[in-house]
Amino acid sequence: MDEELHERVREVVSTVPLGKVATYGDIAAIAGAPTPRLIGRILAEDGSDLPWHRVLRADGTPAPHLRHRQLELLRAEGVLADGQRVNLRTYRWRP
DNA sequence: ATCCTGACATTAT
DNA sequence: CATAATGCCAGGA
Repeated sequence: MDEELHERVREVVSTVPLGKVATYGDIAAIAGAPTPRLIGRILAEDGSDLPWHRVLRADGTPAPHLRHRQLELLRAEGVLADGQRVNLRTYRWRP
């Protein structure tokens, strides 16, 4: 496996500022991941101490099994979700 | 090695 | 708006 990438991804995710969000695609592009799928995999394995809730899918909706919790965490940071979707035009993080 | 699965993205129906 | 089809990569059975 690729520890280098693993670590870069964690760093990028920890860089996302409070109150803002990023997409898996963004993280993948910045960290240099070959595909966004790996981001989710990495966070699932090791994201407990990272702001993983600030990472959403390209359309602003979180993965089904996390939907409730994630939107709750985001709401606590001031990121308001329109139903199950977050308005990326407003909250998307741009480095 | 093959097949299936998944915290994905894009494009086309 | 909702599905489906592809492309993508790593792990597990």
